[in-house]
Amino acid sequence: MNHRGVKGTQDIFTPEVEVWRFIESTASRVFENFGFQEIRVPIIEHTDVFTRSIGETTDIVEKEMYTFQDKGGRSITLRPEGTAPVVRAFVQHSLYAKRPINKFYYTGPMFRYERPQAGRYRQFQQIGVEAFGSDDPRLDAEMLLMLKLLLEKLGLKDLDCQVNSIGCPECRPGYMDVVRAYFHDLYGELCSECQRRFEINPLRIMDCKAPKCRELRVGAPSVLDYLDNDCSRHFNALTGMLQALEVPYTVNPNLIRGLDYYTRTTFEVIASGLGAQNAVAAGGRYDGLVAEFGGPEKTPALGFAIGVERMVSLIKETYKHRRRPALFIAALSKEAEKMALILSGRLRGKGVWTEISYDSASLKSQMRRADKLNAEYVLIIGEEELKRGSAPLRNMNTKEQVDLWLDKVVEQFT
RNA sequence: GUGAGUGUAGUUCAGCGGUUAGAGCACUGGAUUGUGGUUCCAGGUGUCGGGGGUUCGAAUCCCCUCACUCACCCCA
Repeated sequence: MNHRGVKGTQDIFTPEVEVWRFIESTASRVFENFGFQEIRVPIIEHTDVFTRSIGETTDIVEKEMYTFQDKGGRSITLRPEGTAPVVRAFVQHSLYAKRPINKFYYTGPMFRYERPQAGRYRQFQQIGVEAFGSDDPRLDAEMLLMLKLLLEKLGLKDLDCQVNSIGCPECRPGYMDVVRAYFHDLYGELCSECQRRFEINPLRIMDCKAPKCRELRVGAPSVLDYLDNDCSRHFNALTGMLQALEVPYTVNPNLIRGLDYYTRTTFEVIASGLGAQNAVAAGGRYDGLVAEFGGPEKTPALGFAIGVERMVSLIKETYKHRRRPALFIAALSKEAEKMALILSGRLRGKGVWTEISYDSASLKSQMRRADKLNAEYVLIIGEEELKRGSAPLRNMNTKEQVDLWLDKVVEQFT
């Protein structure tokens, strides 16, 4: 019986897992310097955690969720993104009551039933951050700075950070009317998807990729011109701070997020060389979401998520750092094999990466294995060595060989 | 959900109507006794993705199916 992994999932092996660990450890270090604390939330949630927050009519909710009924008849969903669960936990545990500002980061798998392609999987890993409790643009600026610093530390180049503001529930309806008015006479020329968007969420027409729709919106009004005073001041303050912090950005008024909960600031980091799925990180404000979950009315918040697989594919070519075994013990007789096992046990106990072979192969082939494993040293033990209590230790780089007392091996390597 | 491309050894691929289907890499062993990377020699494996059809003859042509990949859509 032949088994394959589920479509859109992947198995990750050793040189690559090191890249994953590098990304994860770098991220947590950077985030903690900004006062973010790790939070771990479940992979499954009640389905309405997502339907209510992400939006009933979004693609994610309409056709991409892994939803099932558990044995108690509850509708359960594998999380398609991280923000909703974190907000749920934030409200459920009344974290807003413990301190005025709460900042969290998390990492873990997300699930979306989509057709896989380059940079897109059905199970994919996100590293995300969420900050609650202030609508001050300093928080927005700080978060973009944090993202920029992380991307720098990861050695990523040729990135474009696009920012936009999509207003708030006060001013957005007005803009939506303006957009509807603009496209009213062009309705017939819009793609079928955008004709639907015209009714549901005309903002999405602004970031449709269909060439015809792109053309049609050339003269369309920009969101940025229809922000109310508060939103406009907020956005201008943010861009001013980004300049002061030397965070490079480009304003893209067509950057509309696909999740309904976003307000005001939205942003996306685009990388070249990733294929069609080129966003490595994206996020924005969601000032109304906490209230939506039953938290305090005024609990502004924002966050972003990084696509780890995409990040890995950007840096795995250049990532070098590889651990190597300190010692390979080659054994040439039954007694020597026993000695090798004992010595390797002691060394490993002291934290020294030691390798031995598990069959009685020729010295030549054991040397070959040591070389394959990239061991720094090889200790060669045979009958003679056991008798005299010392064995040749070969430095695999310099080929220098010295005799080492067998009872001194452990201290030699620690 | 839509479209395109690709499925041949562990892997990367060649073969594209005609005997027993090949190569590189990888793996294992050897090149005067117990010393790696280079070189040389030797060794094995394939339901040619699966099913059906055309043909004297199919890995090769046709149909169906499955899988993978890329793109659309959408997004991290």
